[in-house]
Amino acid sequence: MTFSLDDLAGPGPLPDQDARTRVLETAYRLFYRYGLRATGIDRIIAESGVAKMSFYRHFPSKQALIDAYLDLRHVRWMAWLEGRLAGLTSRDWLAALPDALDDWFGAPGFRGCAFINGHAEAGPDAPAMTVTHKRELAARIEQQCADAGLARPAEVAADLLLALEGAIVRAQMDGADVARGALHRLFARTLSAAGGERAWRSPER
Amino acid sequence: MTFSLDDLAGPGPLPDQDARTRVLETAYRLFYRYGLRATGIDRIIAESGVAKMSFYRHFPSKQALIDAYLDLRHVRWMAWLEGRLAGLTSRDWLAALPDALDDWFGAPGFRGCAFINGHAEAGPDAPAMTVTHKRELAARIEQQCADAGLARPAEVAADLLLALEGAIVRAQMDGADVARGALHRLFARTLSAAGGERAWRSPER
DNA sequence: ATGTTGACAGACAGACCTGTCTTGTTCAAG
DNA sequence: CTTGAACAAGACAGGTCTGTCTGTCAACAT
Repeated sequence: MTFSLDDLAGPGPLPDQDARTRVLETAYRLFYRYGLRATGIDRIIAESGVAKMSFYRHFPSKQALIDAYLDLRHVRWMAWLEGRLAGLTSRDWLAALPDALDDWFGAPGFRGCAFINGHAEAGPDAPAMTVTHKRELAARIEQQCADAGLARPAEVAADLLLALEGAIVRAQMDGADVARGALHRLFARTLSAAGGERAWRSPER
Repeated sequence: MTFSLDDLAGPGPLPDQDARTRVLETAYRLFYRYGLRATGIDRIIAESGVAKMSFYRHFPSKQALIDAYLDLRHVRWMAWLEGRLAGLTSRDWLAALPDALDDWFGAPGFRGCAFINGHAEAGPDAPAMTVTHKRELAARIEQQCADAGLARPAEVAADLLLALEGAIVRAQMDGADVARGALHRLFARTLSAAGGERAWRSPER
């Protein structure tokens, strides 16, 4: 199962889902848009049309809801990325990563990375998922580097991830346009340095 | 006037400064460490040993204090950077940027970029200084690229800034070590591609 | 000597926060 | 039909938030 950018943004009007789903989807939308601390339980309850006790039956605390939100965000984001790059060889997968990110940056409602933002807000005692998400993404990129036969796949993956994070922050603060070119150039340069003989070309799009 | 990393962290125990200074320095420390929303006015007032009315005489609202904090942070951070790289030629200045950042990442109490964090917390209506800071830093880097005679200084500066932002976020979330190598490699690769004939060597340190 | 200014201390209002509890309704399984 | 689970609506408690207000005191200028 894959996700489109719309799925990543979360469903719009909530149909006749059970209370837990409505709460989680509402939190998904509000937490990402307004931040964790700025979004109160009361608002989530009101907008999801759920009783307060129904909320506390499914989530023992706000922190538990935040954890569930980050888990869901991680699953959807990774699924979106895999779907966006499905069917590509590992070399093309890596080369197309900047294009996928561009799509995300330009999507309506884009407000940066939920895990970077959450970590920035919560500080050192941030939910573990903020760091876990980045580790899993790094592992995925490293795997593709190894599959592509690149030398020092761990180093290449670290370089690509760092560029990727920088692009997310730049796009969030200054707009998608300023991030696009720099991200593409850094990727091309890194892959070219790591790829050895064969040149990297931009697939599709 | 320049600032050391200690100055960047703010003064420790507050001497016999006037009320406004004590409030601002306390806010400087607490806002950076715990975030803007997590830091209440009451705590700032208590820790700065100031009456509430004295606070509101100098700052009409919490938002005004946040703005003043970001202004001060911008001035100190830029002054720290200039002091850290003072006396270098523009080529060496650019090549030494990753080393300066490393020093910052390893400093006690490092918790990422106050402007990235502030923007992540405040969302679209974030204080203008969060974006202004990045623009001024980009302009400074671009100027050094131009002085160094690099082709397409704006593009090179955008690439370096993106790598720099990525390194800040990586260091904040996963530790200074994971950011160090990748930042150095991306800088070396970018400067080498832009520098043309002459090779880039790491100055000093 | 007297008025002014700045600051400290703390009460207070009104809003919002998380989390608990009560009451009544719907619906489905036994 | 009864029983119990899930749910809606909302009062409530206890805390915290920003911002206002009243007093009191010391330094200082006139």
